[in-house]
Amino acid sequence: MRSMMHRVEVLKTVAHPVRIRILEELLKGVKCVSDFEDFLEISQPNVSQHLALLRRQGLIDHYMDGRLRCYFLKDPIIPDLLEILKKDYIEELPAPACCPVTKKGTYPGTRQR
Amino acid sequence: MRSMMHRVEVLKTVAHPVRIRILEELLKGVKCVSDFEDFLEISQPNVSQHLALLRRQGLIDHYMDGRLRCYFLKDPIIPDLLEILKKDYIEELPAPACCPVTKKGTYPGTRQR
DNA sequence: TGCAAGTATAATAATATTTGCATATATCAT
DNA sequence: ATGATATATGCAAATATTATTATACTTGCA
Repeated sequence: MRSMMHRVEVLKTVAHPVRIRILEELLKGVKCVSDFEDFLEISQPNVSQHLALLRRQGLIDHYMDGRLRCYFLKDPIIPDLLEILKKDYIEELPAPACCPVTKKGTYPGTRQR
Repeated sequence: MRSMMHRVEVLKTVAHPVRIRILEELLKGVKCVSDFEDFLEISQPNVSQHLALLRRQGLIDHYMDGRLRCYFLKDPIIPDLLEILKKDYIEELPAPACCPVTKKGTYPGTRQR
């Protein structure tokens, strides 16, 4: 099992709009840096910086193809993570009927807020 | 579907060791602030701040029970998210066999790095 | 009414993240 | 070797996050 620190790092690394879009593209297949430049509206150095971060965290990897660097997904959590981020949840979780843990409270009463 | 901004916010909000532990506890059932103080080794104001952030993002909610505030999970993405964070992935994703997207490269050759 | 328990909020200081820019490196074609 | 293409790296400025401290709010009870 991933350590708590590792879990936090994975989430923090994915938690950026550019990096989510990069990962979503990689889910479709291999891409090189200039591919990303085409649809992300940021500079090439910035693309490289995001890719470097994703690579340092072990989420992606690459191989060289001539002067291109071909990036691909590596960590298997990514497809699962992207899937639930896209999933449509219709209902909120059901509110609890009572307060089983409370030590001194008087619930159930009328729920407020 | 959640907007990109919303997805990023959810991930950023969960991406903290204290907040992950809070959410994992809430998965088991309702808890009040002093419950969290008992097993998280941080100050009460700090617990409240993390709870306030989770609440602002709509991930949790609470009701009042006397002077206690009973917190519970609200956003249905949370159980799914916590589950895949705990999941054990044994293998890395398979490296791509070729480089279908590359425009000018000469791959396949010997993969490097 | 007054006090204590439970919890929230605000201000601050320390730290981390993000971006833009300049520059560096590597490979290929000539 | 030279120049062009593809990509990476280093650094500083702007911004965001975090824990801490002090203080305020709310409820129940004497």
